[in-house]
Amino acid sequence: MPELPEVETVKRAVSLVALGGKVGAVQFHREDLRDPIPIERFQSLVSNQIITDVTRRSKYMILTTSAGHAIFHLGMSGRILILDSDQIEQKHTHMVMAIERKDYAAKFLHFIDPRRFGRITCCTHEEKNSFSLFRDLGPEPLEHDFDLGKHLWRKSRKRSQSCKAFLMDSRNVVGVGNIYANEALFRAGILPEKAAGAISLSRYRLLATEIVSVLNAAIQSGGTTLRDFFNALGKPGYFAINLAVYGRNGQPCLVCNNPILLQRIVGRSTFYCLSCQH
DNA sequence: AATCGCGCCTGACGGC
DNA sequence: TGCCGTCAGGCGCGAT
Repeated sequence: MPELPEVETVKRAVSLVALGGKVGAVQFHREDLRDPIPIERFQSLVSNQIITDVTRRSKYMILTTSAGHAIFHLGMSGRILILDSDQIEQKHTHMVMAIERKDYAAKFLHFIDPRRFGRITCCTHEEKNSFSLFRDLGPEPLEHDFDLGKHLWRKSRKRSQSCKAFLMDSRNVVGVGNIYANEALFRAGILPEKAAGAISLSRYRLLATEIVSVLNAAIQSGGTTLRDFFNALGKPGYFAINLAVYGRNGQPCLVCNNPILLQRIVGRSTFYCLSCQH
């Protein structure tokens, strides 16, 4: 499910009900997802605390309390639903967090993840800056206070790997997963297999612009719907209809009508147009 | 140091 | 109908 736009969409929905609320009971129905869940620590840093902030870093959603941070990652198949009941209605619900508010009845944040590639963890305020999950992350593409194109260009010098692999490496820039890497490279007219180190500054500037615009467009339309994405209130997003290349192999390029091609690059399906991308 | 392949899981889908 | 192979939006580890 989730790339940055989907996590951002979930974060905004969670923020509406969680910000200023108080965490009540947190029930875990598994002790591990991708990694063991530090349940006792989670209970002490998060349960019975007021939620002072709901943020996103890379593809992690973070609930902040005065004691620390609850950290969620949705992996490939994770979802967060905000429901009126703590009753489990999904086969793979691994955690239910009560959120109590003064102004209306409690809501329940359900964490669901069939493949269990996601994570639930936590850390204190002191730990956050050096926390292993965050330590090596690159910049946020949607923060406007730096030159993303120049950053990518500088980081990619002497790199032989494909520009698509480079783009999807969160140490270089966060939040660009397989769908939006394909889309951004198409919009920028760059061949995904081209070596990252062989691309000019001006083309990286264009690529940066397209990354930002495709991510913003996706957020705008509430996240991509593929098989199973629903935002936190259970409404489907509608962005998938706007994808220009992802999943369109064999179909005509929307710009030039030549067929969209499919190739594997570093193990991921890569869709591109040979006449539009160089 | 940089790069790549693989494995972690379940579920959906298509071919036979 | 069911069985089997393949594929899936992410990421971290180990081998080279």
